[in-house]
Amino acid sequence: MWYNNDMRFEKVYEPRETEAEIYALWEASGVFKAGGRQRKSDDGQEVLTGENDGEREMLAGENGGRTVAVAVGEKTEVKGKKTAAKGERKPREIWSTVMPPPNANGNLHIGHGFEMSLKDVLARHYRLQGRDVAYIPGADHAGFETWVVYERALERIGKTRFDFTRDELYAQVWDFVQKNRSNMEIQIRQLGISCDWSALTFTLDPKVVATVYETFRHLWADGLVYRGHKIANFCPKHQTSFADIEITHRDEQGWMWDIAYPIVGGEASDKDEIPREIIVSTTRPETLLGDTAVAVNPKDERYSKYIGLEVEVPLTDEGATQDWAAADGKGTASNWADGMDGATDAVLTGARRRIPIIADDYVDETFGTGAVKITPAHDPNDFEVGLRHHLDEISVIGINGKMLPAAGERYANLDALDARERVVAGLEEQGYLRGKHEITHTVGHCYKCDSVIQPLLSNQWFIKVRPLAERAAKALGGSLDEKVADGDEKAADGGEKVARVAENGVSEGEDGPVTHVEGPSISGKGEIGFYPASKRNELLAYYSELRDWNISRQIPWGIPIPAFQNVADASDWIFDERVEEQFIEVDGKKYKRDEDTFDTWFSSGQWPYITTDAPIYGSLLASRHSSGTNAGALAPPLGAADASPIHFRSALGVGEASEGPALSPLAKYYPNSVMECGTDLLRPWVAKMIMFGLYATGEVPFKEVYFHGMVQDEHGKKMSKSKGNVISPMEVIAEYGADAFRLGVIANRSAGQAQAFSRSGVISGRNFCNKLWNMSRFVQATVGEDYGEDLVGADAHNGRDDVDEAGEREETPVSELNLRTPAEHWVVAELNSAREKLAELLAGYRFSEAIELVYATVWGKVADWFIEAEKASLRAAEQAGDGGADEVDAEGRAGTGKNAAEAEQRRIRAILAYVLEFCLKLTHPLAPFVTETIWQALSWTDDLLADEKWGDYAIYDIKQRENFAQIMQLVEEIRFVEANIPERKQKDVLIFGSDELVAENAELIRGLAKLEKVRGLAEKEQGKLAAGESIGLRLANSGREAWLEIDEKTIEKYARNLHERVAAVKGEIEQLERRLGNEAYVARAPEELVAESRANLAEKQAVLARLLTELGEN
RNA sequence: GGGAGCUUAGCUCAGUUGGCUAGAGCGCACGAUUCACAUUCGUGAGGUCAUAGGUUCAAGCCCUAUAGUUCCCACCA
Repeated sequence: MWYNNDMRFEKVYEPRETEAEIYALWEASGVFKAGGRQRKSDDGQEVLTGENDGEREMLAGENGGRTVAVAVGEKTEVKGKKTAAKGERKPREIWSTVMPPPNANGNLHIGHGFEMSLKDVLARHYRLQGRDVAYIPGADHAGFETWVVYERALERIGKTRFDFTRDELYAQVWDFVQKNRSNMEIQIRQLGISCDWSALTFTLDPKVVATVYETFRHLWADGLVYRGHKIANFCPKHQTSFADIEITHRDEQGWMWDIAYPIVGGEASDKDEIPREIIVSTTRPETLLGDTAVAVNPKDERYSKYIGLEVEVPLTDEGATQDWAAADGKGTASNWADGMDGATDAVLTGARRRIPIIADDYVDETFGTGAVKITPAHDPNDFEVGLRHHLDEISVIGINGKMLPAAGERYANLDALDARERVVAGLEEQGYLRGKHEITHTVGHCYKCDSVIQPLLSNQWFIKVRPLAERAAKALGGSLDEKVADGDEKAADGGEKVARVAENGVSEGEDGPVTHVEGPSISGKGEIGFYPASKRNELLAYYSELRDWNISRQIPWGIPIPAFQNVADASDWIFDERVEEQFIEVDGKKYKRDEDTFDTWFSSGQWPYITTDAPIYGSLLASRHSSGTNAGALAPPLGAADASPIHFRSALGVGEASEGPALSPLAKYYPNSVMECGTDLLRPWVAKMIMFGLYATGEVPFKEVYFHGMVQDEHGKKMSKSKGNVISPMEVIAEYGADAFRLGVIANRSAGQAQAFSRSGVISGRNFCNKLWNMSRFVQATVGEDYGEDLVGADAHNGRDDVDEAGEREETPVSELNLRTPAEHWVVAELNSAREKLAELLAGYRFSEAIELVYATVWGKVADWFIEAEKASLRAAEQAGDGGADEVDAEGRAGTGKNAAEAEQRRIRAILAYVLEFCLKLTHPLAPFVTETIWQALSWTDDLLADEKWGDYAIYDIKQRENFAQIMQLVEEIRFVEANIPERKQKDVLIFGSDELVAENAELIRGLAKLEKVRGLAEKEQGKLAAGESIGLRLANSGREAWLEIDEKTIEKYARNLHERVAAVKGEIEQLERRLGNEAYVARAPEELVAESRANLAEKQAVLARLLTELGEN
């Protein structure tokens, strides 16, 4: 016992009393550090423990003095790997993962708890397996989320963001976050997460900022970042733009109005020749103030004669200000966005605006009236139409959702919705309103405050994602056109769509050089394994549809965009990292800082290589290791015009990159072994990490991705604050313990499947912990406080390796484990198999089955059978020691007399200890706290369970294992019979004939089946049998020569059950006969399957014969 | 408008590439119990695997259609 407090075994496991202490123990020991705990070796060098574990030679040879050549279990053979010579250290296999950084100043929700638990199961499992494990935690500045919280706090004290400069705000939020960030980190510890705290990365750490700038610079130089003038999604409340993916769309009831636009000259002309007006339909009448065309479909015969005519836009003569055309689009004093800079050079007419009727394929002739008003500044489609037809762009709504001066005096500064009412009223008054229909349409909302999203024309930083997505798709073993090439009946449709996206990507971007990034050729399913596999296709589809990504946000809390604009020339932008300066001078020209910050996903999308300090762009990033948030201008400023091209290079080898700063010890953990996160992060995060990983390092950021499904509330509804149905993982932990939470939330779930949180699952987990606890309590009590070398002998130690002060490994062979009873051989077989199976399940991320396996093994096998069996063995040994009860004597194997009996008890204790340790190791990844607590409380264990490795597989005897299986079958039959005899209160007596197995294990069977006595045939009974008379109930199903001493009257009651059994067995026989009678089956099914069927049939027929004999029917 | 998933015991769900008698937890019924554990032990009931076709020696699993349901994506004004 390494941990020396007075942790005792109370009757019930109380997680609350020990969890915090246990975590502190782990953390202090350094076991969670990447690569494990450091220890000094002989030569004074730091060495890692656990090297070469799991690869040691399978030990064959003696088992308890008997040859075990035949006793090597089928499972154990698998493990016969050759070991490296002692002292020779091979590099351990690496297993690594990074945590999706939770909001630094928030609380963990149940999804975090789930995700971290899954990763922790894997991390602990692979540590036990002897791998070099790194689990790197993170904390997110959560740009927008935190900003929303902070802005609300400002609101409460009557301030707004406009009362401060950006730098002031940044400093304030920084303090705010620091003050609150401990919560989340405490909660991760409460969950028992075994992450390397020394590697914790905060998303605003200098190395993050430096890496992000480096990427931005490369993207810029490669022509993949541009200043885009186009429609972006704005939340009027938060006054920032969003990426497409951040918008929540919802079907809503709304109105569509039909509005008549009078045709210029229409009144004066002949009605048949020139129409008087054209009617358009719209759901947003207020945008009419920014209309610059009316469009119809060129094929629409109804309107063919309208094309080329001009219409007047109603209401546009109502007090339009003289300066609307020059307005910069900023509806407020906001200094956050340069929003609509250079918005338009439309000409003010002074009167009603006249706009053309144009023809464009975009218009759907079947929708509405077939004529559409075109507002390029406030609708993405209209914007594209505007580009094609060189239309003016008139912004009439500002980023605060209020009407701009350009909308005219009557409307300026009104909320868009109020303006809508006024416009509709005006149209009605003046007779332009021709109809109003209720319709259901999709409306975009802010995912945070639910405000209606305004599409506004503005200038933002965009990333040209097409080349990045192409490369990512390739790494997935697909391509962006795959969906189209699949060629289903919708191909034409889809193809068009994809083509249009591609066109947009090019036409909207600046015409800078696009470096075509080439990846290695990939075949098959690609370089990343997906769990569930369907997510790969989903991601490919997303990449195909992906449009250029707006990465600028108009909030101060985030990584400042390192770009400056020439105050004299709006088109001149340079890259510079001196973001703490508002103005800088370069080449005698004055540049002003861009006030925007990066989208959080722009930085977190680079998470795997940031956190591991992996070399990027072919070299180590020197600045990542310097101090200070903003590292200064390392690179020469890159003007958009004279960008010195930096072409993508694939990552260099470590050796080549090692000049300058030393390679971080974490770098070997990139790419990560696995990324595990919720399905909701597929698009915003996983998609980006793959794109950036390939771009920056030339490698995929992780080899596998596991998506867990969303955890819903107990009624299967999505958890949300507004619904008030959020379940806090911390509350669950407080009530049931962290292990129970983990078990409960992981059990009964499969990859990617959304599912309700189940309290009963948590309860079941808690019960399991308590079971394990009590098992341990029994074993500890049995083994005793004086367990030590004199009792067990160094040999009987369980193969766990010990490290002495010098760091040398002393391996004790498990082959010394002295198995004797059938139960012992059987349990070793079961444990070996469970260990093997667990590794397989976890390698396939089959967490739920892993829990079932561990429950079934520890509870269903070890506790229910093995421990009960060993109790019987102990009893027998005690009785032998007392010199009595030779009836259940161990037949000389354990010898006779006091000394032999004591030796036998010691032997059993050693095995109990071994089995318990095995169970603890098996369970530890799933339930770390209770297993470690037990480990610490046991009198004979050393050090930390969290730092244990698996030892060799113990060897067992197949015959003995089989014997126990037969004993189990017999015991089960006895229990069944007794449970099915109504009102039978007394304990039964089992009589056996010439049945060696039963004779040898009489006490065992008596104990397991809770019998009064187990005895051989009396002479009288032999006579009865010879005479064909009944001596009791024959246990026919197990086929043994054994009877329960039950009178005939009771047997008759039981006979009914026997008849049922006969029917069941007959049915099975019939089915098997039918199958084997089928020639096609015999001919085509695999041979072993057919053989199995035959064997099965023979067995069933034997059972049937016995049953019939018992019933006297045969 | 498009896409994906789901439908298996009373409830919540597992069920890898088709293979024998479809599993777990909770719940339920009956029985037990001072000797590790009532957060326990033993036994049991409960399923035409949504429906209809098809492929196959063999289908919960593969294919087609239908119904119900959930989620995601999308610029029909």
